[in-house]
Amino acid sequence: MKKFKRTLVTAALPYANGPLHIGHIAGCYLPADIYVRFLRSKGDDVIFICGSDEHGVPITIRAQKENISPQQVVDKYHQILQDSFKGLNISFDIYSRTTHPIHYQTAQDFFRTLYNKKVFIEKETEQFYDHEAQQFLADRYIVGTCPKCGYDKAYGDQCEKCGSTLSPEELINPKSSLTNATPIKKKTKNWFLPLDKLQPKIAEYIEQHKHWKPNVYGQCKSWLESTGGLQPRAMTRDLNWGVPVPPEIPDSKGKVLYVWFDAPIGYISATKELLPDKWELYWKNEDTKLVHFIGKDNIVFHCIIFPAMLMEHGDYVLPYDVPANEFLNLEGDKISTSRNWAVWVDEYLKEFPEKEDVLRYVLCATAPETKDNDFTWKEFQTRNNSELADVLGNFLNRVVVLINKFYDGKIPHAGTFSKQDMLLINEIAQVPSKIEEKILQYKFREALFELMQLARMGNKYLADNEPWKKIKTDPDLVATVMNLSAQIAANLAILSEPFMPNTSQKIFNALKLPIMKWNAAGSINILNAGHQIQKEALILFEKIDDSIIQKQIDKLHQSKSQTLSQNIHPLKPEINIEDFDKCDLRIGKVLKAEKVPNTDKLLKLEVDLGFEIRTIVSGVAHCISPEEIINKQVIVLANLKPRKIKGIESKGMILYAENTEGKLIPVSPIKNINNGSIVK
RNA sequence: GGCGAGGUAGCUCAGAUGGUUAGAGCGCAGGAUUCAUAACCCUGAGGUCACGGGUUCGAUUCCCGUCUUCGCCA
Repeated sequence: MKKFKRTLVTAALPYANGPLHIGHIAGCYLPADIYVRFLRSKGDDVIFICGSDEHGVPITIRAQKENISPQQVVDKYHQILQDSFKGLNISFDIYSRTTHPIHYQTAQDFFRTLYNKKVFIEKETEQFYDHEAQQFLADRYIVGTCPKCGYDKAYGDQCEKCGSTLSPEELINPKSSLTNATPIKKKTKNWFLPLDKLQPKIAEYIEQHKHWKPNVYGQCKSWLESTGGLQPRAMTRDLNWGVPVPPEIPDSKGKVLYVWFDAPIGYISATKELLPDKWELYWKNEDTKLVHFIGKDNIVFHCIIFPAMLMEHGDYVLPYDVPANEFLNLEGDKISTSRNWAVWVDEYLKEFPEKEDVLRYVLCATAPETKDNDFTWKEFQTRNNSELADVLGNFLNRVVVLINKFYDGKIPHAGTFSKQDMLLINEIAQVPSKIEEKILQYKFREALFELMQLARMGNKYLADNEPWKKIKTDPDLVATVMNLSAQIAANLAILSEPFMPNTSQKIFNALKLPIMKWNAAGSINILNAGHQIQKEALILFEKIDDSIIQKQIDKLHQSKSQTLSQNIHPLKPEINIEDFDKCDLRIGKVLKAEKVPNTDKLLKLEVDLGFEIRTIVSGVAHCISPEEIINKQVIVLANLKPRKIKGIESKGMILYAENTEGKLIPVSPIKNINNGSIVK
């Protein structure tokens, strides 16, 4: 493996349109922080870079919704994000933001260089344009009816009801969400990164990094080998929020850099801001190990697009490692901002003061390192009570209390070591390198486990030697036992720092030791005989009561149901009976039902309307099985204009009621009635 | 539909370039103990390693297929 002289660690720039939740922390920021704290403790040359990602369409949409400017949106969330990181002791060397002037300049320079090197291809495409607002519309700004499930508030990129990925062209009756005008197509020029042409270079780069985690390497292969390979990707957008395309470039007016072009450059800008004179050493010198900590949703940008940008620029080192984590779920369900199904860091910090390390511990121990994982409040409680309090906290308290009881708080002299002592000493010596090895492999949960093993060792050592019994019969043995136990405590102070910095500090304080670095660990000569430690008992972790956990679980469910009730659809505008009369609703009986091959959601139904048998396609296969609907009477909108769906002509529409989770249930008459009966 | 990553004890996860009894923590049961935050320590029960085929003297580990969870792409 290559020897590096310095390490540049970045953590994904969080998007400044919402607060931080535990998934962000477990996936990215905590592992990065542990890694960096460890390297610092080792005395390595390392810097840790992060900042808010403040551009892109979702921020403009939030601004529009809240009727404030995009700048006000990002100012608000930048502050919340920064406070949350600080509260959890995530030790960035700098936490910057992409609206910083240095970033504008850096990102523009980067673009300029690629432009001058003729890396980009210019392409004219047709984009939707809102004439009233006089601006191009991002896909998100176009709202219409989903062609797959009929939901009338689907976005141009995605339908949030049925989850299908859409393009604006597919929407039925598309409208601009800015002015409600019908958007028209208009030609516009943008600059594309020709990933197709660069594919061989990128593939070669990926091949040199087979050491990446299986999920990361596999994901890259998935992109490279997907049908057609990599496609050119637009690096600019027609938008008024973002870093402007350098103005001297022809036709650049009204165009900004694509948010995923500018965001990773944010790592560079922030480094510049931190080290105006030295930043190039970290970014342009081959001896730098560049490590990006991210969540799995960002893999393609950090492993393919950003490296491609850096390669084409030519001056920069490429990412050496990209340890991406999977996703953290919460109480068995996906974390979701819109459904308010999350544990928010700012709220946690308020509700659990002084317990930053408990959250750090639990999130590290349950981090989704190899697959999606579940966070539950019950587990949070168990980890706190039976690991932190019972194993680690209890051991340290035993040591402090016993040394005070027997020796008035002064470390006793160690006598001759028994065979068992020698085994213990040997094990202590190995712990730092065990943890180190795991951290360097990004196996943080195993590293943390090794740390806890040391505390377990200490508890066992005390139980085996029973100093409270032998103090009267064998004081020499007890002196040795207590000396070694205290040395274990000192080791715990050093080795816990990357994971739980506050706890580490508290242990150092209790032992009245100055802060020590990693290389001092593994030794049994940290505390000298006669050294005075604190007199008071040491309670590092309080137990967390069932009622507190229950309160959190209740709060979670409550806020979810509140969010759901907020989502009650407002009534549509009033209509006349004549409007309703236009709809010809009939009773029909489902004779046949089968899934449409190669689709997830479509059911092909044959419905007897009394006067004829119709084929109707419904997007409900994810909600109801063919067996459940067959032989049931349903209500059919019989005079709807026929439409071809997946090549099948669908004549009419079956009525479904939708529950809060978006599940569709067919509406049925409460008594059997003749097929073809009119519903009015 | 294509591709990728998972599916191992009640729960959360390790692991095996194929080889005697598959591991840990938590939880559970029993025991011991009292220095300690009703904690610690010891012992134990619990697994057809998703399912079906194949290769092999031998597969949970390799190959093929199926089911299933998550993600990416179309």
